Amino acid sequence: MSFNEKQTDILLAAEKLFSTQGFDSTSVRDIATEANVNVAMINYYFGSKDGLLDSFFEWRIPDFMIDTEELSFMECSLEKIDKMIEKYIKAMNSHREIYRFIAIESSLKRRMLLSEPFSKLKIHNLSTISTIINEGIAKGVFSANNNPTLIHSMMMGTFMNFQMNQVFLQEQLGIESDDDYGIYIETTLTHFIQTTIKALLTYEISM
Amino acid sequence: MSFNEKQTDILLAAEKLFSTQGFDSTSVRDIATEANVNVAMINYYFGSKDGLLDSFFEWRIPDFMIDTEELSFMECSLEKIDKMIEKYIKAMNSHREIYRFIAIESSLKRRMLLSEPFSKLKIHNLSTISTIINEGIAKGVFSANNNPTLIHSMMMGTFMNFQMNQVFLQEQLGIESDDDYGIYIETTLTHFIQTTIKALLTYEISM
DNA sequence: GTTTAATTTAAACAAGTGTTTAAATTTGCT
DNA sequence: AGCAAATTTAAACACTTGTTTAAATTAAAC
Repeated sequence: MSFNEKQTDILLAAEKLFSTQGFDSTSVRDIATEANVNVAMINYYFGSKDGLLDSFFEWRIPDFMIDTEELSFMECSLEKIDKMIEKYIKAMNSHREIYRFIAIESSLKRRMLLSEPFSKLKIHNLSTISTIINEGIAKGVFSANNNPTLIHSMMMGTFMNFQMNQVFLQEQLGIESDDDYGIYIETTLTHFIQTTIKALLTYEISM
Repeated sequence: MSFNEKQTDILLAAEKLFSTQGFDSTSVRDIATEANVNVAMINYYFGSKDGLLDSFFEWRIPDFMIDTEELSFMECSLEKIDKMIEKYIKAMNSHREIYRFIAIESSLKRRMLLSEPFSKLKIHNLSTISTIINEGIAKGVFSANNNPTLIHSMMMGTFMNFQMNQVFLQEQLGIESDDDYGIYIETTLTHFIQTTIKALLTYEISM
């Protein structure tokens, strides 16, 4: 599904407001004003406010799909783990606020139907890391008894925690600007997650 | 601050609705109906809907404070880490839905003022783990170059990820009921986090 | 028992919500 | 150019929102 220019204007406006205020406290009039269009255009193009959210998910979620192309050529090793994690964090960090918004909205029971594309994304990304880890275990490169689902949860959770507690963590870590925070995520935090997972995969008495 | 019986009725009703629907999409009339009180009582006792949220934070957040009493008598060791993590997860898992709600609401920029008590909680809990880890590093029990803030983020994030993706993870892990999910968190997930942190603290080339 | 204060109620308030309508305008096509 | 379809508009719709009001009821104090 593709969107025309006016639809994209609306989606961009919605993105800005959704990610800072959440879905419920953003009105269609707010979105219309931000996008410089008439209120009725939102219903004209997306049917309803919920339809807009639906389209928003469709529109943005592909950005968070991990590209497995490059990884498929690599031999199974700790370096491959490093590379994969780097790709993961980069993909999610490129649209930080939006990822947080999607994760929050799809966690509310009321919006379970809308979270289906998000579920698809999670399955895809989980299978990417699972394949690599299971292959490494099979080849004896990584220690057994490692649960890929738990490792994946740990990685995603650590990243998400940085999204949801930005104000708190910026202060704790002495980071001045939002840009620096993004850089911190792509360097120090990425390295931390890499270290953690490698520590687990080489930890003998693991689990 | 303490609350009378009627106020507690309202808070319990709000808790139920907030945690499943979020703050914005829960109306004061919904809460009043659920609590079997007149709508005006909410404004009478809490001033406003925002005031209710404020009181809700005050009311529930103390439950998530880690009790450091027992830990203070323990010698610094990996066992102490295990014990601390167990206490952490137990405290948060005892009111899972509510912790998720608090974390989500205070992550929205609009509600930063209201999240101050939550910030206090995070500082308290972070300092608990920081103290133990730093002590261990100083004594040479744990490997240096470990950042307590990052380890704390990892632990909290992993737990939160389990709250926010319950539907997805229940399916992935083949867990049938909500109760079993809670049990999984207090056993397998707790053990995983313990293992991960111990792996990090004993990982030589760490960071 | 009377009076004062606290509680509870139903009704109304004004503002905001998502959505629809029907007319106006623009666009694309022959 | 003329016609039909698509787009855009302002206005209205019906409904919900949080909050307030003023009267009614209950509780507490003397």
